[in-house]
Formats: sequence, structure tokens, C-alpha cells
Amino acid sequence: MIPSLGYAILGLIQQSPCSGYDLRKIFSGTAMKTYSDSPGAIYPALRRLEQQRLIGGRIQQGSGLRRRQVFHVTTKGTAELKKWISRPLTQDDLASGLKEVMLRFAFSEPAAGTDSSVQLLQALRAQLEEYVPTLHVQLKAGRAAMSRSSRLALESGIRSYESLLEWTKYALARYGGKE
Amino acid sequence: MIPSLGYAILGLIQQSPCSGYDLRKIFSGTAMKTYSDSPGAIYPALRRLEQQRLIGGRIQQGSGLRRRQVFHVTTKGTAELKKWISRPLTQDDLASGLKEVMLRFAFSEPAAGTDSSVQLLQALRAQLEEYVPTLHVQLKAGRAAMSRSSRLALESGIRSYESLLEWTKYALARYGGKE
DNA sequence: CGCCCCATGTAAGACGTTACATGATTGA
DNA sequence: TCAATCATGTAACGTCTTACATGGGGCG
Repeated sequence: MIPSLGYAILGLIQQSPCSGYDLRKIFSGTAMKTYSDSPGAIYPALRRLEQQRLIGGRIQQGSGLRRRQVFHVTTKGTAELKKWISRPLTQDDLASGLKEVMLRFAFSEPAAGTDSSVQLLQALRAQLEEYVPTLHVQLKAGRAAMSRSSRLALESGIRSYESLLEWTKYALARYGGKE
Repeated sequence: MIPSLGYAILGLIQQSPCSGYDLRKIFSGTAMKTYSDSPGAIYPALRRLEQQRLIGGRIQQGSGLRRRQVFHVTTKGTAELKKWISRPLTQDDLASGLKEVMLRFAFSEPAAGTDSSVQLLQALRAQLEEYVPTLHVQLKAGRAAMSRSSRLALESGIRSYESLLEWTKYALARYGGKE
């Protein structure tokens, strides 16, 4: 099983070939730094992906430049990426952090086509419509026993899922509407 | 350095003494299952906290019950919890997942008092008011180079931070308003 | 020459996941 | 008595963090 960081790397490399150093810069410069910008994570991850033949590296040795290995995604890598993006959405995908779901969506269009994006959004919307009410139940159930701050914290979680649900509708509209 | 799971356990035990098994039930039954409900994580974590004298365990051996170790927070543990909750909020706290910040807030009132809760909320609001505009910049900067789905994914992140900002205002109002 | 950035890596240690193991108790 | 649940743990494995190491290249 490939960890999140692996997929993040795979997706970025698929958008355009990168060296490990390029990846570090992307991670540390954008909102993606959640996926570790440390060399101790990135270089081993690259090697693992290479061993699985999901990416391939070519050493760029042109014109006095120092050694620099640029990686590209293999056919197998593209297939793996598509599989990951198209994987059915489970309850766990929601509860265990939206980050990975959003990463899948972010890569979906270039890596797996518009249909995949739309399907992911629809699945996400459906899951959220199921999940949000259970959170309200949790809030009602625990209301008495919870402190004010923990109640508010739970409310914050509920709000964020609700606002994500709104977003899925907005995003679906951007993909043509009708459904 | 104590990992998130450690603080989650510390906070729960502080609310009311628990056994490892109780903790597992709490984690798996509520929205807190992000913090691992697996025994392979919880029991070692409990032992670590005990070694640091942050919690203490008492074996409940009454009336033919099977051995059951109930943990309570020590003075040192309470102090550590307060320190963690009151720690100044950094940029990293925002970028590297709100989960831990919300956990701190959830425990803040019972563990460190109302003042701590309010201070955390104010700090969070201030950080968000700084951070949200930088995300808008990121969106504008990358707009051209990004695919539709990655643009939408970034927008989703922005929305979620914005809605969190709204929530901090709502929560502060619940703490007396004025500020 | 000395310093900083490019670019890659390695080693030690901590933590979490998965899966397995152990026994006692309750209820069918 | 057999299964399920209570309750605790352990071992192997993989991954991430932190910190250190290495060297070329440009620049003042």
C-alpha cells in the first residue's frame, strides 16, 4: 500500500516531471506542505516508487550542471494513479481526514479525466449527505456531558463538513450542472 | 515531544479517568477515531505517558472483575496539558492540519479555564485573518497553470479556512462577546 | 577564499498499523 | 459448552522526523 506522500509525489510528477529537489520546493512553497518537505521523507519515497516501477528517473547531466535526477511517471504509474483516484469512497475516507480525498480530486482531471472528477464529487456529496446528520446526532447526544469548548469544537467540525457539502454542489455546477 | 494521540488521551483521561479499553471505545465511537482506535497504538501510548509521570494507573480488582487498569492524570500531567493548550499558535499549527488546534480548543475549557479558550480563539482568528489572503494569492498566482480540479480543490481549502474564521467569531460571541 | 544555495542522500529513533496472542466473563 | 465480548498486550514492519553528511557551483 502506497502512503499519501507517495500519491502526492506521483500526482505532481505526472503533471510535469520533477526532481526530488523540485518536489521539496513545491511542497514547502504551497499549501501542500502537509505532505512533508523533508528530504528524509521525499528521497526514500522516490526510491520506493521507482522500485515499484511507478516512476522512472533520468539523470540530467547536460552542460556542466551538477547531477540532477528528473523523474517521470511510467505507464504503470499512471494506471496506479487512476486506480487510486477512482477507488470508491468509503466512510473512512471521510472520517480519517479529507486531505487525501481532496488530493485525489485535485489530480483527478489531468490524471483520470473529467468523468472521474465528476464521479468523485458525486460520491463525496452522497457520503456527506449521509455523514453530516450523524454528526448532529453526536452533538445532541453528548450536549449535556460536554464542556462548552468541546461542544463548540464539534460544531466547528460539523460546519466544515457542511461547507464542504456546499462546495461539492458548487464544484459540480462547474462541471456542467444538470446533475 | 508528545504526539497528538498522547494529548488526546491525556485530555480524555483528565475529563474522567479511563482504562485503555474505555479510550478505544471513545475513539471508535466518536469523531475522534482519527486518533487511532487500535490497541497497538493506545497501550504503548499509555505506558509512555505513565513513564513520564503524566498519568497514573490503578488496577481495579474489585469483586471478581477481570483486571482493569484505570488511569488518572497527575499534577504534572495537568500542567503539561495546560502548557500544550496555551502554547502560542504558529503558522505551522494552521498549515499542518487544524485537527490538533481543535483538539487543544476542545480540551481548553475544562483543562485550562475559560481564559485559555478565549485566548486560543483570538489567536486562531488572528492567524486565519493573516493566512486566508495568502491562499487567495496562491490561487490567483497558479490559476493559469492549474487544472480545473486542482483549482477547485484549492478553493475548497480556502472555503474551509474562511468558514473556520466565521466559526471563531461565532465561538467568541458565545464567550461573552465585546471582543 | 569563504559562504550560501543547489541537490542528493543516510542513520537513529519514534510512532502507528496490522495482526496475532492471551485469558477471564457473560449469555445462549 | 461455545461464542462473543471484555481487557490487555506484543512483535514485525513501514514510514516519518530530525539531524547530519556530502559535494559542486556561483558570487563577492
